[in-house]
Amino acid sequence: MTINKTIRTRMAPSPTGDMHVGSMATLLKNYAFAKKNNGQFILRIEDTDQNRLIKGSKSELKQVIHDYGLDWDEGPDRDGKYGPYVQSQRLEIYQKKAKELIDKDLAYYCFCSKDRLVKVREAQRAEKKPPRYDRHCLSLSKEEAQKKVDAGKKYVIRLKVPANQEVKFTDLLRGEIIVNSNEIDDQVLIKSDGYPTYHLAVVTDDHLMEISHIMRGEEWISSTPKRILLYKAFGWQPPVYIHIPVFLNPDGKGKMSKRKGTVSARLFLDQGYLPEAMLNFFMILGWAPKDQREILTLEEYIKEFNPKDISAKSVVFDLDKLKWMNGIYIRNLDFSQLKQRVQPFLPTDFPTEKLDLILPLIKERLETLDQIEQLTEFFYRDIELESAKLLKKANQKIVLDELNKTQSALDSLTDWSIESIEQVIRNLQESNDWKRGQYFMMLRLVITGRKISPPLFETIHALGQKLTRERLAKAYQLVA
RNA sequence: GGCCCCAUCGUCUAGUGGCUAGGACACCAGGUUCUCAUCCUGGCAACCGCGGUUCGAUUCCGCGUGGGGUCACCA
Repeated sequence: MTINKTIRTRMAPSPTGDMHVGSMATLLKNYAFAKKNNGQFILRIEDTDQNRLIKGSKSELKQVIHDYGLDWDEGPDRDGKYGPYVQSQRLEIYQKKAKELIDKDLAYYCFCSKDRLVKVREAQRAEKKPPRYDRHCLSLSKEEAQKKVDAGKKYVIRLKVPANQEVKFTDLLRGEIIVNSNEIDDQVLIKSDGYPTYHLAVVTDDHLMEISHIMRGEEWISSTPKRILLYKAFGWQPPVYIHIPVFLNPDGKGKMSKRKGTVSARLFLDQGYLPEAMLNFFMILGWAPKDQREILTLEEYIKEFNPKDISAKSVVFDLDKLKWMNGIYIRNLDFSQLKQRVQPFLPTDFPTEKLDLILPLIKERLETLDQIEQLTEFFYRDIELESAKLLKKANQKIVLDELNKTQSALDSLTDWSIESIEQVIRNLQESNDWKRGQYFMMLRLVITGRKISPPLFETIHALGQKLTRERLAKAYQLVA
């Protein structure tokens, strides 16, 4: 039996700050699965917590998804039949649904103050009992409760969780998960400000928007039984659940957290990671294609990805591997692409007219685009030299001779090409019988101020005749 | 702590009731080379433990251990 139900997946971020890389990775999976099945991927904004809203966060959320090269079929700016796609614009729906549950006696009004709830929980904790709502307001009769509501008393609506029942659901990666309803708190559905809580809003929207598969972080597993209870209360069919393992900190300890490094999807881009590399990295964390490839395009991924094959194990976010992968993507860019990508990372004093000369020299040395400044600054900023370093492998007389002869040879060069520069320097080295390692390294230090640099002749060429002359002269003075 | 989830090299993974347990990152060594990087060669390195089931378990089951998640009028 096959039911050809349309595959509809969704991502439902809340506009409370930067999008987490874990969310972006989850989004990718939802996106890919929908695309693979010619279904729809929906973006829904979950802005039900008015206290935590951050201004501008909603548009940034949309922007960062686009910056990663992804998109949605329905959602803000992409109208479908199921809108609106912003929860704050759907409040009446949730109100109505909550009311339905009250009428069916599956939910109840609660008038307890936050202070009281805190005290109850404290007492429970002191007794080493699990903290849970003590159902104080459940004892109110319907009439009493309604009277208070009519009198304008502040209230929340809570789900009446049945006692001692098995609540079951199936997770595609883990099989059946069973929790006793005694473990579940009488969940708040409508807050005292009239907004729904996450649980009510999500269940309602996922149902109304006909979401078929929910792929989301594993940290939600323990809240799924609450959802199942809600689905039951409404008489709705739950979707397929696929809980995706969380990312662990690079040190392997705990869920990836801000305290231990970058977690913002935006920040990784700002640090010079390419979105394609990020996506590719997300793909192979916890999943592998049938063959042994690790470099995959989005198209290939969409073709081959199957949620069933995701590993159920939490994975360490291995920055070393991400850097390696980013390096590959940078090296695979053609020159004009690289030139474009690198623009935002060029320091203000970078000589743009020399970009074509300099960029090829560092392309295969870049792991992240933001390294460009560090790798190129000697081309356009003054360098520090110490005579001791220049004299490390030869005495003063030899070094002065080397500097002197190199300077005049390069000065008289009319054809400033890599080939000519190489010829001049190699000739000098051979005819004077200088030690090649010493001579080249000394020149490298004089030209770049460091022991590590791109190839010498290309570097001299890119630096230009004038600056080369200045640096040689300066070194001569320093040593003399 | 209660509840839930997970377990192959340090990390990400492939894989099978019988294999020299494969690949990638990292690391180490060598080659190329004016240094570094790239590139090429090679090396180190794993089935968490104990019980079952079985002729045979890394693979199936149980227990233990370890790791992770979660316990709000936040999502």
